[in-house]
Amino acid sequence: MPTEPVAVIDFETTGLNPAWGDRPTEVAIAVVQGDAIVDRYQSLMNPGRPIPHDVQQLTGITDRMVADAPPVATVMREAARFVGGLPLVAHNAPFDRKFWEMELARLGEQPQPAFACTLLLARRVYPQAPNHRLGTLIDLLRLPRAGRAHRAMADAEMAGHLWMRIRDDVRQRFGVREAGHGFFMRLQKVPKAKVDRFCRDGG
DNA sequence: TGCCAGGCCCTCTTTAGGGCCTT
Repeated sequence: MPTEPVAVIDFETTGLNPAWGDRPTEVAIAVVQGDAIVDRYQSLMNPGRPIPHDVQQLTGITDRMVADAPPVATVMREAARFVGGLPLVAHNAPFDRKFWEMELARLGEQPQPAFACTLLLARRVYPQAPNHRLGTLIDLLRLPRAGRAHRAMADAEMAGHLWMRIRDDVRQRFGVREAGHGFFMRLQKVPKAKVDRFCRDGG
């Protein structure tokens, strides 16, 4: 049976919280199936507000770059159509989820509730890591760096590789045969001290 | 072009505080 596909998503934004008026400036989605990234979507978008200088420096996305980009609503409609009904994955998922849900709500679309988090999973599967930032985990696990960090497609692809590695390590380490998105949604909520037993019992 | 969060998780905890992680 082929592994179920998931959509790994990453936003670049004008800031940390849509409740402050922050909007996305770029989105990327990498569809992971089996051991490969099989499809991609990426677009800059015009957030309709200035990007703070420190954020421009962090992401490399400038006001000039988004000035001629399509508006957020256009890009988010395309992104939602691209994702379809696939279960979603992100690194520090609460951050991407709140932008995803806020922007889809503006369009009157229903967001998917299932959002797995590679940060929560990595804390459980790699407790020995010096920290659990995406870049640190990529280097620690010797996974491919996909491009400039803090650009959406590079981060989405790196999170995709991390997702595949976590999935494979859990399956091998604990002998879990069919660990799909639903299994990892449950695993990310299990207290760290109980992860071994949860995995050995098959979730 | 600055200021603003919030969920998770650990511990010198649980009537709390602070670090991590995302842009």
